[in-house]
Amino acid sequence: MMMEMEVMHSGQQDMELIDILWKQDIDLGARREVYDYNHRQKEHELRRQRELEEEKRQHLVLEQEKALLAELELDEETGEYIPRPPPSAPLQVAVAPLEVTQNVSFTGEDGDTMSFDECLQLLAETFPVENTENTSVCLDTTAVSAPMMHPEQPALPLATLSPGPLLPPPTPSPPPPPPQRMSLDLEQAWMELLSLPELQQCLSMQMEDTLETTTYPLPNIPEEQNPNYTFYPMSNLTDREPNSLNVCPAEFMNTFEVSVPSMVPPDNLSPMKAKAPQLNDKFPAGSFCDIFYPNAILDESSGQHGLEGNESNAMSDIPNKPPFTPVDIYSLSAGDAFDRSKENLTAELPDSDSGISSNISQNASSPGKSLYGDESFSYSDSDMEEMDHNPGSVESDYSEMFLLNFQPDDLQRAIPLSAPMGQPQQQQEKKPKQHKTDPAEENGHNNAPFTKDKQKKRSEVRLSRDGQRAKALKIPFTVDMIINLPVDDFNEMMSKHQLNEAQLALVRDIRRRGKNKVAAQNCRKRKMENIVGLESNLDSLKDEKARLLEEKSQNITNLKEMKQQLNSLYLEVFGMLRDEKGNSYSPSDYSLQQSTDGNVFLVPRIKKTFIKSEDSVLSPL
DNA sequence: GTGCAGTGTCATACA
DNA sequence: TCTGTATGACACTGC
Repeated sequence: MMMEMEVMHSGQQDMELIDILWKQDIDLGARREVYDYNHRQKEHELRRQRELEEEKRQHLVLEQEKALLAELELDEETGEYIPRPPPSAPLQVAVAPLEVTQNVSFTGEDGDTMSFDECLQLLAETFPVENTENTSVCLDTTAVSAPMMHPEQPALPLATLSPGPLLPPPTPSPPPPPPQRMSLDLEQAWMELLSLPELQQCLSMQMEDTLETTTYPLPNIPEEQNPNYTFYPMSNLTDREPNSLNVCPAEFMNTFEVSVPSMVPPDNLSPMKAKAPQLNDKFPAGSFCDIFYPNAILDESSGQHGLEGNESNAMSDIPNKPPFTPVDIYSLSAGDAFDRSKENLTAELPDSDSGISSNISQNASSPGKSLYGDESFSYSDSDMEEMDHNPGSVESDYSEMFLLNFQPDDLQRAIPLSAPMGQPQQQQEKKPKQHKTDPAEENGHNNAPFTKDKQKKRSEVRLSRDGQRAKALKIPFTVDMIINLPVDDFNEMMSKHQLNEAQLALVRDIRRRGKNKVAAQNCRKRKMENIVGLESNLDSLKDEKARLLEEKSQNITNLKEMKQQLNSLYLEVFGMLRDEKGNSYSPSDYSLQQSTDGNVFLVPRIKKTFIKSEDSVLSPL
């Protein structure tokens, strides 16, 4: 009893202390619950519960990932993991992430939020294991479907989505289950959806862009309604918030990035990228386009994606900060500092004004062509110049190039949606080299920011050409490092990375060019300094000459004056001389001469030679 | 359209 | 032999 009393007493004291502390802290915004043990305990329990759920989720994700890997097979030629084609389905569904990174809450018809376990249960019930491969593609598509919904597309009354975070949360979450009501009528709705002209249009556009580097045929939409893929209509597509689908690629990429970090060798990623169209087969093209070409769509719709209200807000970050980028995709290979999209991009894109090496690119038969051609790294001068003339294409330091399938003229191609595939691309790719108009302006980007920074961007583009080349070839060094590192450090750095021939050549060229550029700058600087120095010397010499000339004239004047004085003195002295008879000497017969000892003699002019020889005869004056 | 200055690059020589 | 430097020459670009 005493103990209990003491405990109660101490508990009461604690509460009083808590009250006091709370009163002190209330000004700081602390709530009383902070000091409530029961409250804290409840919070702790909730936290533990959430952690347990999270663990379950992660466990499930791992299992799904294993299942995914089991569905993949290694292409021995490319080293790439590719999904095993379904025996009967001609259309291969791209491997999609089983891992869902969207933290989305799902609401049922009654508005009640479904728990994750419920969602998982629904998922298991709706999609048997054998469908995992197909269904997984869009499992998470609901996550962002709402924000990505096209305004013109009718909203289908399916499961509503809570405006969850658009960007994947740090922790992966299991794929949101399809709505419970998914059924045949949903498939029908999906069919109707796919038949929408806007959707087909966007699908065509997306395919056009996506297939630039591949030869995938434009999917025939009706054919896409393959009953084998019972899943894709599923997702909430029906609810016409298909954008969910848009997320699919993102999740697809993220999943690979996170869960299969080293599964795909860096050099074999382009096939991965090429799977986008297949994914697209399963996704509403419009939203897919939106997510992949947010900028393009924005341009197309004059800056308005068409999202309105919360959706638009929710997606506001997407264009600037898409939940996925090719960087994500291509960061599969650890240590790759540069993305693969750039590689693919530049493989058919411009670069390298010199074919990278001066000695290999000066003519058509230069080894540079073969050197890079084998690796799709062949760049021509004109290509590089085109890139130079396309500041918009390289602005923001590749940030936009990291977008999947980004092409310098993406914006341009985004406009002619109805243009036949392939045609515009080729025409635009063969833009004349002298084409100097800013592509941004061509595409209606006459906004002030574009024109304002045009010069700056051009200079930046020009300055960072080697940097672009380096990124294009995925050289994991900065240009500064390549150029400025001492030889030993440079060699050490090079030895730490396995670079192919093209990369080595480019690195050497970058280093050579960079050093030569600095040398040329120094040379010109010295030349200018020499010129300035010589000009300065010339000026000083001119001054000296003038001074000397003045001094000379002064000396001449003085000399003349002295001569005159001397002559006067001579005559004066000579006129004072008298012979023995008192007669003056004739200046024509005599002259005065001074000997070395300072004595002056009167020398007869006629006897001059004699006098010189008979010096003793002379008598000093 | 032309000329000029600035700059990058290449080729070459040299240290 | 390799690497860096210096420099003339050329091409390109912007003014």
